[in-house]
Amino acid sequence: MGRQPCCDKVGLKRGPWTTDEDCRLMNFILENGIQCWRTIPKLAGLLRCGKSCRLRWINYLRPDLKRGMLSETEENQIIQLHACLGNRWSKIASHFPGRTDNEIKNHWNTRIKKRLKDQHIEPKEKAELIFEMMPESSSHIPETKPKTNEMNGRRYEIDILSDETTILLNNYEMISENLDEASLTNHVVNTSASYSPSFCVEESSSKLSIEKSASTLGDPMQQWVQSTHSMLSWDPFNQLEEQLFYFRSG
DNA sequence: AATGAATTCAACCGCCAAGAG
DNA sequence: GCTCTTGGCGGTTGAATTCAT
Repeated sequence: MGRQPCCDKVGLKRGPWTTDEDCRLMNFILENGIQCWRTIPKLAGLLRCGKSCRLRWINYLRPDLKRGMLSETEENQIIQLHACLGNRWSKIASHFPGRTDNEIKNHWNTRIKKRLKDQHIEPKEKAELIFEMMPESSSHIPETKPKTNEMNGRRYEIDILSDETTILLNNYEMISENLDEASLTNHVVNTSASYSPSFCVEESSSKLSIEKSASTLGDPMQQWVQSTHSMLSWDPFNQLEEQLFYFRSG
């Protein structure tokens, strides 16, 4: 027999999340980490299904999320990546640390698509224009020697990589030099030690206060832990897969 | 100020692959 | 090898917000 169902959806709350629910979920994850989404709502005292909690965490509560509008550079990169990858939003989002697939998908559907339509340009045409204007960031199969990046003694070839990802890799290298493997693993597995004091509930206003988290940003380890989510989603094999995808579709 | 249209985006739905039993 | 759960993904919806009249 398999496992128990994720949720029966009876008596579960739906719709927008309240501040209190956000706090409960965030507190629980920061203190206990994520083992099983199905059990999280019950243990955190939430009347939500695991899927809903997962979505809320990934798209809204994750500490490493980047807020605000996407820059023009990011928008151009999205157009380029979309030309290569199609609607594989999670793959596209993996190139933008702190951005979610949902956010990029929404941005594409509501703004980029409309903007290109207004200009009577097909997305692929626009991507080609960007390729021509910015050959360095091109997603084409490189004819010359590609850019490379080294991590832990291994050298990866990179032809699509945002500047932020490069910075992230450099930070990782820098911090790796100063930490032994065991302590690093502990920080990756259990982020609660780093985060539990980073926010609290103001009982009077029921507002989430994240002021303290800003004060922790000076700590290199804190910074690194914040970026770990994005870092771990980076996969050198993605590059190969994407190149093959483009090669096949082109 | 009131109203309707357009836009945004958080959240849900349903499907799928992987893995547990 | 089959059934079922889980996590993850892309498509879609609809409430909230903004804009135009």
